[in-house]
Amino acid sequence: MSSSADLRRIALAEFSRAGYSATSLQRIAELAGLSKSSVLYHYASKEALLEAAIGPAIDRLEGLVDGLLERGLEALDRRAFIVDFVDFLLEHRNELHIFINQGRALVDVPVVRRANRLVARLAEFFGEAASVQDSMRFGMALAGSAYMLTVAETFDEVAATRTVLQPDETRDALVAIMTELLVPASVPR
Amino acid sequence: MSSSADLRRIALAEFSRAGYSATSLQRIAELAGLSKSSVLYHYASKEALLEAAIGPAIDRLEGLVDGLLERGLEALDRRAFIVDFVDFLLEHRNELHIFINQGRALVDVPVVRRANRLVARLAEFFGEAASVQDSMRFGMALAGSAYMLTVAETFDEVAATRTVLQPDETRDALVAIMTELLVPASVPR
DNA sequence: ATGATGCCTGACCGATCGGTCAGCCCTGAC
DNA sequence: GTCAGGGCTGACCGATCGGTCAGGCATCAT
Repeated sequence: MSSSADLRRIALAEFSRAGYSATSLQRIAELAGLSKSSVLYHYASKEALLEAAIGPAIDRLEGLVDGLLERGLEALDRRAFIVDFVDFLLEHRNELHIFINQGRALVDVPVVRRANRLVARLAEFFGEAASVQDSMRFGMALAGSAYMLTVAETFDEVAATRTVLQPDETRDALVAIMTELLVPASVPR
Repeated sequence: MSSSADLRRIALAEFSRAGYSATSLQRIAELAGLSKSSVLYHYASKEALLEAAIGPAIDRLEGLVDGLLERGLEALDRRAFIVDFVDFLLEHRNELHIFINQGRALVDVPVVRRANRLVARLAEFFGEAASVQDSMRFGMALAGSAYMLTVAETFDEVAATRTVLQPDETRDALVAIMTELLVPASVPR
């Protein structure tokens, strides 16, 4: 029941859903059942709250990228990587959506710049051996996942007849699609 | 040199890049070399400016969707559709990025609700004959394209060594990737 | 009892937000 | 000449923004 952790979770969800600049500290405070002053007691500024909300996920992504670049593209077991990567995306979908789709608006926030650079390094990594098309494949897989894992929640409200995706079903579908995008046809699936 | 059209173009670019709520009328006015009052002379409100900026693209998308649903999935020449669709995405990348990635934040704007419903109809259309996986394929193709066509501009600044994509190269790559995502393997490519 | 500390609050600040309004300037019709 | 209307403007409005500050209220060690 830590207020600090509550605020971090609430801010993460709201920054992802409504956007960073469209989310006021007042609103976060109301959702947490606190006053705006309390929010600023736990976090020195709105930007500090953003850093706390998405920082851990970006740290984890950084470790993942460093591991990849150390070992190189040839040594990569692409299918094993995709399973791990999809689990990362599922767990940090809100953070992903923030730095992917608000990345341009938040370039002056250090943690977002760091995230952008990581994505660029990943895209280069997947594209280095072949054409830029492979970089695009990775970018589309990443941004497509971010969209499906967050915006899609709203979809079921819009398209009310649609069956709600089960978590496992989402995971399996994501693994299958990303395999098509990132594993060359020459590698057996 | 219509001020009205200038404002529409500038607003479209800024709403896409920085986000709707992060873009002030004051900023749009400065970029257009006008006063804020002039912006509100041409468009009754900020929301009206958004409608004018993305409305035409959504009208065109609506026509495209209506045509698809009339003819049905069986009669669809998927490869021809993809080429047309990619050209639509290329031309309206900023509008796309707005209603795809700010769609949740702007649900109370009528034109955005309309766009969301169109996307949901398209996803259902592609998923009806098979599993929800095909809906996800379409959603990822759409959102992935929106990302690569807009955010990717910033990428070349981040990853300065990367070769800038040529327009034709972008188009060809997008067609190739979307074909992989949306054309079943049973159909010859 | 007293003081220190952690958590929280309302009052308040200057800046900026979207939007209103009265009026200026120019051009073209009469 | 004058009137109408389109394009544009600065002054101004209430509301909300992120952020500061002094202080209230528990809990706990001394």
